[in-house]
Amino acid sequence: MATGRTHRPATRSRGIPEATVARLPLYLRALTALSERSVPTVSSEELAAAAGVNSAKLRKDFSYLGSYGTRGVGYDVEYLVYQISRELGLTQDWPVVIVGIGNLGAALANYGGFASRGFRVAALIDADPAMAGTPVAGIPVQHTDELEKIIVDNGVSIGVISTPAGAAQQVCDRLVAAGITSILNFAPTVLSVPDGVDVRKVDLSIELQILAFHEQRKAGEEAEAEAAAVPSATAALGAPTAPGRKGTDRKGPDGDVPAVMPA
Amino acid sequence: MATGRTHRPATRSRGIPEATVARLPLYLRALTALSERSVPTVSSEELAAAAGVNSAKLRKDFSYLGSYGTRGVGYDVEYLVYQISRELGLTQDWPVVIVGIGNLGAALANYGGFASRGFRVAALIDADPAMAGTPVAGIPVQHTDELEKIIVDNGVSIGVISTPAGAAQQVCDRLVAAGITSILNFAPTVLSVPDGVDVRKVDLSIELQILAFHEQRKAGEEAEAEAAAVPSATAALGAPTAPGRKGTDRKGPDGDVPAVMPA
DNA sequence: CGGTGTGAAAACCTTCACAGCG
DNA sequence: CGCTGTGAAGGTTTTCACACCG
Repeated sequence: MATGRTHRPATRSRGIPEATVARLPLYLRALTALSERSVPTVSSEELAAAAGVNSAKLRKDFSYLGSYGTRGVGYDVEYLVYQISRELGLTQDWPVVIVGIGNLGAALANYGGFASRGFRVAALIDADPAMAGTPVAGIPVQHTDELEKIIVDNGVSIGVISTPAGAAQQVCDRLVAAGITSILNFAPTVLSVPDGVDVRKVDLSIELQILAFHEQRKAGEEAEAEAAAVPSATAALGAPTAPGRKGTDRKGPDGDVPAVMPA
Repeated sequence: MATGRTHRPATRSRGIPEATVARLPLYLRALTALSERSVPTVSSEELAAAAGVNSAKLRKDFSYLGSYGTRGVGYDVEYLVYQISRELGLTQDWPVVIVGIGNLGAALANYGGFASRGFRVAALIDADPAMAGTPVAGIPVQHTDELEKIIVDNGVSIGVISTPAGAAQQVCDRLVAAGITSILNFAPTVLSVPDGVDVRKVDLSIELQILAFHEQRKAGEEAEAEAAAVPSATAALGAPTAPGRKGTDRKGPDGDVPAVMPA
């Protein structure tokens, strides 16, 4: 199995900062909406509002692409749509395979925004032989055995993994071996891939945990020191699995003593 | 409708940097796996590898939580699991509602990692009256009319939006009005929410577009100047919708002339 | 000795504020 | 005059490298 680099090492591709690249799709979406309403030009202020960023950031982002605006006026919507599309590589068509056609895979296959912008679902692949042939979103599911052939035959370079966590690395290895160089991973695992392969991760439970962190903070904002009150008293509650705490000086910020363990 | 702040203003909650918070769930997952294999301690090097980051970063991250390691040895797995869980607020139970039970909503409802870590699906809500009562993942779907009541009755503070884009803002407004203060948005729209409400976004098509950008870059790495070859020649291909290009000096990096437009 | 914890340096990203152009 | 484009300042994140401790 492939055991190479793990994280993308801040690719920092030709001049355009990664943070900017990550926002271009946002701008593009906002611009597309304007385009559909036949709005001819837009100011950085307006566009920034539509994309949910501030205008200074937007202008700086665009400055990496070139000087595409007109002072005193703003940006030509159609022209910008084209420039950003080109920069993102959306002027060509990207065949994509989705591996793992459970609930999530089916959702992805049905996702409209998929086809609309340069991406085309070339194949759906699942390990369950019973699914083979069943159409999902109008595309018949194929068996994992065909994986390599499908990728080579269709010249696919982008793969989406929506399998259970346990299968993800194995699928990933096969995708990479077959020539895939970009992977979008929905399985809750860290994938390890060789150099030159990009992995992006979408992870529901991580997002929720980040929200929980902020949520907790909001709740405890005014009710500050409370858990840190009487250590021995709270300790009586248990600490089910909390283990070898040496009796040393932990300088953890507050409530050092376990109360409830989740899993 | 709620028309307040748009983006979260870098909440920067009590000392712990946002970037660190975003990685804690990763560490937690790796630690949980170690815990299940009854590994008692782990070094920053090992844990970092399992989480897909480098060890310096991991140590710095942990240093914000406190001094929970032992020099020359490493970190006590169980103890760290507890500390991180507590920091993330996972020692309490978070009821969550999912609004929009299409393919994606169903996938989310069925997602196992959901329940395992402090999160509990309190209700599934959909606008389609025909779905009301149908169980998904063992939970009966309720109609949107009940939204406010469900949230208040269950003390829900986290909402997941998996509706079509068109419905998202409206649903968001109702969630917020009913008391929700954290939202995970799967709809491809920028949500506008009042101050104090956190929004996180998961967007398939944005992720794909970022991958496409890097993919394109890889492809064009050696075949550099080529599109920038003969401007007038390539222009003959078309430029379907590319609009009012004044004949001014655009200083775009390369290939300034449209060839194919996607949408 | 081995590995954590952390100042200091470097890289990166955002925001400011204003020159300059249409 | 209005708005872009951008140096410069400010902030955050990552990386380095090593003191220090078990």
